[in-house]
Amino acid sequence: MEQVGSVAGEMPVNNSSPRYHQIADELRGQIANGELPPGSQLPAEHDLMDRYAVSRNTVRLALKRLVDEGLLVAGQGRGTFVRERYEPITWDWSVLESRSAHTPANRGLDQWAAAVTATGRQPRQDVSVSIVTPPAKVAEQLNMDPVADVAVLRRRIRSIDQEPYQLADSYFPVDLVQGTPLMEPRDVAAPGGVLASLGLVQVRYHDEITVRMPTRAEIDRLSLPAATPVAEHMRTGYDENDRPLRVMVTILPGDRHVLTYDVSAE
Amino acid sequence: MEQVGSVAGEMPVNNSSPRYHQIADELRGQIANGELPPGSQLPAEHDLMDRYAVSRNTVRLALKRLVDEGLLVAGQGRGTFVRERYEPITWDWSVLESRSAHTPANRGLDQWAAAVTATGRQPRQDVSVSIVTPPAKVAEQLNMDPVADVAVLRRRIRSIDQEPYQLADSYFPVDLVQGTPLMEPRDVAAPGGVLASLGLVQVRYHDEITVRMPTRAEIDRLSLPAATPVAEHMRTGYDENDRPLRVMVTILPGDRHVLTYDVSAE
DNA sequence: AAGTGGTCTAGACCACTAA
DNA sequence: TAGTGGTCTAGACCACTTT
Repeated sequence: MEQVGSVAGEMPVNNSSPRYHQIADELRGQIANGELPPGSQLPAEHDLMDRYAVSRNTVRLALKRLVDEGLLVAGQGRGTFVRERYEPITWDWSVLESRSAHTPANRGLDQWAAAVTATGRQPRQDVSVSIVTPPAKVAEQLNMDPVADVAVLRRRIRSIDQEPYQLADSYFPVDLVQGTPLMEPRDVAAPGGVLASLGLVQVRYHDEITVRMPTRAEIDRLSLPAATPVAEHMRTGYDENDRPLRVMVTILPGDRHVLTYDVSAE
Repeated sequence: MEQVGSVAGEMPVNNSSPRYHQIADELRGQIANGELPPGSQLPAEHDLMDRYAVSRNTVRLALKRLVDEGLLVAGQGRGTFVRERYEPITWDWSVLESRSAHTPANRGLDQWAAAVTATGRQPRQDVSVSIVTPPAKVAEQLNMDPVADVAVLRRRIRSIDQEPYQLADSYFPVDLVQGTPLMEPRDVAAPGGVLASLGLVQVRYHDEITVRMPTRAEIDRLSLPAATPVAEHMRTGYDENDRPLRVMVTILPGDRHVLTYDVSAE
């Protein structure tokens, strides 16, 4: 088990960047200049070993680097491919649900589904409902006791054209939604929002946005490629008496979303 | 070079997750439950090899996984440490500069410096001014010709207690700020904002937020640890005639910022 | 069955940091 | 100078996908 650098005596290695950086740089260049277009397959690792005269491990380090930069995706048994770019969807968060457009075409769709449909793509939501002790941050927003109180959790995976796009978890105080359609694990919608149709009108939102790396669970649920950060958007909705009605936590992968807000002097 | 799984005959490995996933899971758990608090040093890779009875490569795969999740930082010759978390500063983007509080204590401070000072910490801004061809997205917001037109760029590195915190680049149409204090490479402030003091009042903002991994240049300027995503916040300010006055691009590292917005039915 | 990437071993030398 | 992580080799078996 000899180190090739000293055996081959080719170069002192000193002063230059590591070999797998160089290989990654070269491949990155080929991706950038279109020599390796999105969707194309790279040579097998075995071939790259020959081409660069390095061990398989070094090839894998180089590829891992590009996977981490979000440029490649690798699949066991399939091969390594240049990553295809998502078309990001732009989402305007400064629109109140109660004021969003409700054309006939939007009937039966919530705000998100309507926005996606408008781009000619196919939205889909998988919903599950449960009663949980909410996370501390959510309990605080809802003025709940973080230990004793429970909330209704509507958990959604939102997909576009069969590809998972975002996670949206809504928490409601139990007494507000008990026995309503919101307790049913299916896609529900109503003009102005389902809450509004129950007489619970949100007149004000408070939003908090944080940026972080996804958790393992989020990576799995959203099939996220490596090196994809997420925005965590937490929106609390209040009625006209400043009573919190709902907290919605949305997980938005950075590679497929743009958030916008419009702010004006009232 | 034998594969230990078959030699030791311990287990068929089948059906279970890979060893380095398991090791990463265990370490992640110790970080989560406080057994490995932020800032603490992990055992050396050599020690982890002994503890888990695996090769160094497998240990490194496990550690790399946690580095990629932003939980660990490793330094050559120093060791591997549980990452310290910054105290995030909360920044309310739904306040118009022209309406922000201007108490006597805030005199001479801009909105950002005032917010930092309020938390008892020491803000600092390093400013440079130049005339540049703006990026395409900025030119579009300013209704400029993306090739021919130039803009004044005020580039700031904002630091708190000597630690770089964010980058804020403001672009102005040249004719608006020619010969004003905004052309001077120093920290300037005025009640209601410097633009307002020039008779240029922003009555409306349009914000676009994207989430991504930082570029190499941003990593260097902000001394970002690995696996730190950033929010890129682009704000365009308009006057009462819907004329764009300014585009400000802020780069906010995810580990030290929370963004908030308040949205209401006017 | 062939080919691909995924996991893992056992060892070596290098580069950096701190005592 | 001792100890740490960073780079690299040479080889093996496993799991998955495609033909």
